[in-house]
Amino acid sequence: MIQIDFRDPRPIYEQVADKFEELALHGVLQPDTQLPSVRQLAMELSINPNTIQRAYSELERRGVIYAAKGRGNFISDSIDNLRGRRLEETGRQITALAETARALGATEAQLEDWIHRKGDSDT
Amino acid sequence: MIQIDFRDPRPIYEQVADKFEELALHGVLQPDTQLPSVRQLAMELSINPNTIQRAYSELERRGVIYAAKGRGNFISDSIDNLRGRRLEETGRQITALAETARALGATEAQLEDWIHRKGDSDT
Amino acid sequence: MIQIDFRDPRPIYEQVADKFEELALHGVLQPDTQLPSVRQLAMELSINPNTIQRAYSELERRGVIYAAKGRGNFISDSIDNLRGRRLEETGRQITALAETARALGATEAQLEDWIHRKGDSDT
Amino acid sequence: MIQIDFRDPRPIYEQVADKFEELALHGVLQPDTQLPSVRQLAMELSINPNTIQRAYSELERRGVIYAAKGRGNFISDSIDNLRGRRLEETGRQITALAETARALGATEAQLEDWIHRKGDSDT
DNA sequence: GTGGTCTAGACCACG
DNA sequence: GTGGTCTAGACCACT
Repeated sequence: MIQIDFRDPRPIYEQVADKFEELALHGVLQPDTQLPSVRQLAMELSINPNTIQRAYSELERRGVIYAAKGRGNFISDSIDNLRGRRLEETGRQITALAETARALGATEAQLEDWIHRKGDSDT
Repeated sequence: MIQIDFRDPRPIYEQVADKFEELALHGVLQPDTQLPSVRQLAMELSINPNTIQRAYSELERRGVIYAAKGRGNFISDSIDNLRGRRLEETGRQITALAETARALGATEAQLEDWIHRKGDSDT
Repeated sequence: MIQIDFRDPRPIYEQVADKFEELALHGVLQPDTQLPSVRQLAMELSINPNTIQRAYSELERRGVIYAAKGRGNFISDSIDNLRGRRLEETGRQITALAETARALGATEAQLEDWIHRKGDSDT
Repeated sequence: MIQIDFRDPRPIYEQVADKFEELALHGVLQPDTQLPSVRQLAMELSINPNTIQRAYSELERRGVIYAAKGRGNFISDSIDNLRGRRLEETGRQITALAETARALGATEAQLEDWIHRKGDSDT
């Protein structure tokens, strides 16, 4: 379910947190679904429980999950609101990158192409 | 010409390097233009010469400038090629973000809107 | 009578204890009223009897109920005194928060407004 | 400058973070003031550097400070905005407590008294 | 020197 | 068994 890439420059805890957030935002993990326990996931991934703990703390801070002491961690009910906010944020990033591209000489046609292109591995 | 923001969380050498790269890519600094010497710029900005040295090394690594031992640092002649590569890279980022946005439920119309919107501070 | 919210980050025993205390302080449960037995309530709520036992211990500690061995748990006769003490405590908290607010720049008029405002969801 | 109370039920990192936030919000620490380094403060307080690190991370998350790698931690420039938000939050807490107090039988006169009373140690 | 990340292992509260 | 906190000590990137 979770894969760690040790060549990824991001800290491990962030990779784990981002992956769970993605699964939750895309609807793969539904609200109130229980996440694997800190210790269990640490064993599966062969990393320190503290690192998983930090990933889960980060997810709680972002509002992706909620933690109940002694019971476990669960996907938040308000995950849909979060999806809307993330979408707005992505939109702002696209607008900013489009401006940068224009400053580098991109045409409107090129922008249109990029936005509708499927994610080909080459190019 | 160069302004350092000590409240910027980026390392100082990166702020300096990014600023020079931007000036070069946008045509403000033309090929073969000489950059200020390490010592002089360090004095102007009141920071450690090692930090400027690192910024220049970074720019050389990126292909933005070339160093002529004993004579100084100059904007690279192949800066136009670099602009092309930066543009491709920005395009790939836009394509990737567009995919993310679709996965979060964005419509094609929304994407069109974002790509053509001017960088309004709100929204 | 008692509802458990598994999404509430508070421990379950605390949710149960707080709910009973509220009912007692607001006069819904009168002195000497018998509480449901540990086993029965545990069954109703589908949770571990140990958790209910802990909630009742907590209530006894707070002076909300008294336990009669072999006969059950009952609302304390001195519940009115408790109400008075809780009220004093709340008063102290309000006074402390008012001081904090002043330190942050609140005016006396603002304090008056807050204290008399109905609990609107917004603002 | 910072005092730790080991009888305080709050985690140490939270005590440290709260204290710095208070100093910043009350204007004792001005924007761009440098905080003591992680290691130095850890030594002064005789606690583990990681605990201080966590306190500083928490402060950065709250927007009270900003961290610059290799340079140190500094009070944020936008601390004034934060003060406004904290004030609103305090107002909501007061309103909520006032409602609780009314439910326990408090009169409007009593509420007025509490809100204007100076923080006497007794009562 | 600075902050940021990770591991290892301990202790506590909750169920 | 669960999550939350703390300590100890290591390594890395940045100045």
